[in-house]
Amino acid sequence: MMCPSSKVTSLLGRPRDDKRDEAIQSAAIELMQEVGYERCTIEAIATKARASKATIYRRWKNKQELLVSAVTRHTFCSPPEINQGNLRDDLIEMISERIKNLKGPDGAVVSVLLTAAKNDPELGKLIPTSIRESQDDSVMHIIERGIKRGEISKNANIDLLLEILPGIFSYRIFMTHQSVNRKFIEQLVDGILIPSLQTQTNPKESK
Amino acid sequence: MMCPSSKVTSLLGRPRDDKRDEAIQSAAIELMQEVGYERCTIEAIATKARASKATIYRRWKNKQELLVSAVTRHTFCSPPEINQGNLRDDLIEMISERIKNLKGPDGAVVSVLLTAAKNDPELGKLIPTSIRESQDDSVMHIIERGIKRGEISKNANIDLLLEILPGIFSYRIFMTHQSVNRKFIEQLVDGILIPSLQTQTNPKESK
DNA sequence: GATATACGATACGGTACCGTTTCGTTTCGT
DNA sequence: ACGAAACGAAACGGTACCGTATCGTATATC
Repeated sequence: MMCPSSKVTSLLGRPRDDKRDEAIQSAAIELMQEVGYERCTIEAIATKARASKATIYRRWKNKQELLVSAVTRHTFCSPPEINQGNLRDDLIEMISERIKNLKGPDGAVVSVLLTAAKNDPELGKLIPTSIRESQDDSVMHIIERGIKRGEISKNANIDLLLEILPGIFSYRIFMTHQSVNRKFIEQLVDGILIPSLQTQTNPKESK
Repeated sequence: MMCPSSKVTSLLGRPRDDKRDEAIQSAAIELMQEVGYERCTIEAIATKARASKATIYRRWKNKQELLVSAVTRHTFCSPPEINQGNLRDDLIEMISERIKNLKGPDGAVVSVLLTAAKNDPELGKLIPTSIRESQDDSVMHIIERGIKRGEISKNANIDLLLEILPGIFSYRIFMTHQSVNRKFIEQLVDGILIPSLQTQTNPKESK
């Protein structure tokens, strides 16, 4: 249903070329990264993909559906298994992997799309929840192992940490355009994450 | 120079009405909040302000200059003095104040403008640095008092904390649209900020 | 080889917005 | 009262993009 070529194709005539789908979606992704959502127009996509607008509209209803399908297709990244044996290194590797995705061709467009959806409710409805949440599970595995090892305090507010992490990264990458390098990640883990996971003060009762 | 009415006005004829400036800028601000930067058009601003486009173009060169001037004008908020006597309450009040600004009519547009500047370099050049940085000083006062009271560890990475804070808030407000209420702020202060400010592990050396 | 459909190119009408200009009116200083 | 400039309203040409339609051509199946 999400695949544009899943059409009740007649057996007669020239069949659709699946490679056109790919070329068009790739062009769309690249354009979104280059110029953002608003300036990523159908006509520019067509030109970049060396495709006709007719070809595009034969496959997608409009710009929103094209862009959502393009992002969805390019976001099939199952997070790798992480287990370094201790909490700190697990956290650093997990964050490094996530940042790699966020800075790579895949992650940036997700952010662009979600930002655009802020001003386009109909676009927002099209974005599957799988894109919005994605890969919180891998973090939980790390946390669970940390708890077993006794590296994490029972008072730690893990949910809160999970909520604020994406904000820290996406703001730094997309708003201030500062680099999220190894040093920043280590400082974050050592200076913020570990202390808050090891806190002995019960957050809900602390005065 | 930033004030649109600072024109070498002839002494003859009907003088410009400064209240038009205000009405137009206010309409621009409201529109930016309602529909974002791209859809905040000159014509829509004119309609909302019950002004003629001629009046607008008599005062501003283009849309970018109008919106930057509007945001600049509406961002004269000197942060209040905060001193509750202890670090925790200082932090909570400081954050509450900042969120109030960010959620209020002033703060949101700053974010909208900075986001738009991402895809419009010429717009970016027009935005004064005063808007970008703004009010980091008030935080430093709180931190300094906390250090004097012994509430903050010498190992704490304060600069890092200052860097990530705006990301946490703006992401939550503008991307996920979750509420930043008292409970969230308290959890953040108790579960993240205080623990990381009190950490005894030297972040730079921790293994 | 006939046929049906996809393809790229391109033209089309429609809409939205830009920035300019014109118009008749209003409002001030002189 | 007069004149000059500002005002709102509205029309203008120009540009950009949308989504559709029409080409001639290419490429499958029958």
